[in-house]
Amino acid sequence: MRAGEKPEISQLPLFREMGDSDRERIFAGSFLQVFPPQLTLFELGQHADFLHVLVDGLVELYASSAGRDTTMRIVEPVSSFILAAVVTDMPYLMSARTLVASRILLVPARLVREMIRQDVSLMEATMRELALGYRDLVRALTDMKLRQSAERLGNLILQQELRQGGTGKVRLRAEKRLLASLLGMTPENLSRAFGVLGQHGVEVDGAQLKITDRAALEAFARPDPVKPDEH
Amino acid sequence: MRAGEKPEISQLPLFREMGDSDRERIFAGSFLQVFPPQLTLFELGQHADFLHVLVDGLVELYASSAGRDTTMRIVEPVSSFILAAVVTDMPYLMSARTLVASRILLVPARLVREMIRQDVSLMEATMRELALGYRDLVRALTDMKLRQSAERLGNLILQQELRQGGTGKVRLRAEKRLLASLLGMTPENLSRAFGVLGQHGVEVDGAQLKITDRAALEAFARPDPVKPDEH
DNA sequence: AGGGCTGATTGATGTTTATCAATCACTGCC
DNA sequence: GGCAGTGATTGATAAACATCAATCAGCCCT
Repeated sequence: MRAGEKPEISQLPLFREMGDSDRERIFAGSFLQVFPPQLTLFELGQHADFLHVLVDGLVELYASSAGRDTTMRIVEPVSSFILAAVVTDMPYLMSARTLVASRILLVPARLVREMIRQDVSLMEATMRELALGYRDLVRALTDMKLRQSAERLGNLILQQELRQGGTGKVRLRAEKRLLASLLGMTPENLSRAFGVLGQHGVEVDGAQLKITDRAALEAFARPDPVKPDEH
Repeated sequence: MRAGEKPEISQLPLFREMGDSDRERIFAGSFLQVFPPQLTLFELGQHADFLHVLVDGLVELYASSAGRDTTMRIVEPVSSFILAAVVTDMPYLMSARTLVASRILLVPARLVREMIRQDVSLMEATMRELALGYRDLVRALTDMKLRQSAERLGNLILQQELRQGGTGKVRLRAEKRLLASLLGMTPENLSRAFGVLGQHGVEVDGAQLKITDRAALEAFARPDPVKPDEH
């Protein structure tokens, strides 16, 4: 592991509060691997052998069933993923692939479970991480059930704008086809949804968006009264 | 609290492994309340003051946004709900109402958090409960994103049949309008979905269903390769 | 037994979304 | 610069789903 990244991983909410020596044991038992773009890291149904921590790059979690597939989450560095499968020692419910070249810390699932039992702070952080993830999914599910596609896009834009500093400008990091899949629609419909939002306070120029009329956008997208949790 | 129900609550995965005296402290600080049917227990956006344990009756968790609303989960006894909001000390993301007269144990959220910090077994059980809940939601979200309505119904029938003993017969406990909302469709479309399944191995007689051709039903509904977790 | 309620079903129609096909815009490459 | 390749967009059509309206079946009344 390089000098620069250990502190960054150590600052993750998941590992931040635990004992230093326990954290060292986790690092010592893990592998930092480099993966090329478009590589499948694991597939749905496999047994969960590693907790993954994306150190650098970009990863897509997706699920497939009945031929179709859909992206469940876009993982940005630095963050861990598929904690729930590791904790429960059960098969993955999602597949993962790199979108770009990525460096990933692989922590053996057995080691994670062992250290959780040993270090209460780690257990508490795990519990909290799972609770926050649970709430994210509740939001995602209600979004999918209650809003139609252009409204979902509007809400995503509002959230991104907040996360990107509240300047009224939003830059889309992911390809639009990926964004479409995340929002549960086709790329064609995403295009049209952007068109719709053009009449509700959003200006689109490629991957660069501008909110020109927040009130109009909010009236259209009706964001949740409860704002997304801070992780 | 009556004599008969304490053991039942104590057998909940959440409380089963913890220390007896800690469990007693939780019970001592909680209230067992009786609620009439159709009563709203709490609403989305409120601060989470209590962990709820449904002892007897039936409760609906639902979310609403933009005028519309949708049921997120039907809670059957004996089980706890709304654990994630309690753990994170954040506002509810769902509302809850009784469907029938219900008895519910209300455990003050502060007390839950305090006892979690004190009793590692309780923390571990909480962690596990959240991880399993997380996985349930992943399944629900992929189901919603990847399958169309009749397929979702088919899968629900297959799951229910398993849970009800694998005899090929399924009895629907909830009203169909509620089932429709849980599946993210209108009651009208649920009716039509039953009609569709009639040609794929399902026989419908009111709330009593029979799977007459499991292979056909599975071919149509394409159940997940990973079976629902045991809780 | 008759009337009124509630939930389920059925049919007709409209909206939303997906699919199919074509074109456009951009990038990298030789 | 020209040209393939990829992703985004646009238009036409079809499928899935919602909505609206009407009817039906069961149930509780008194």
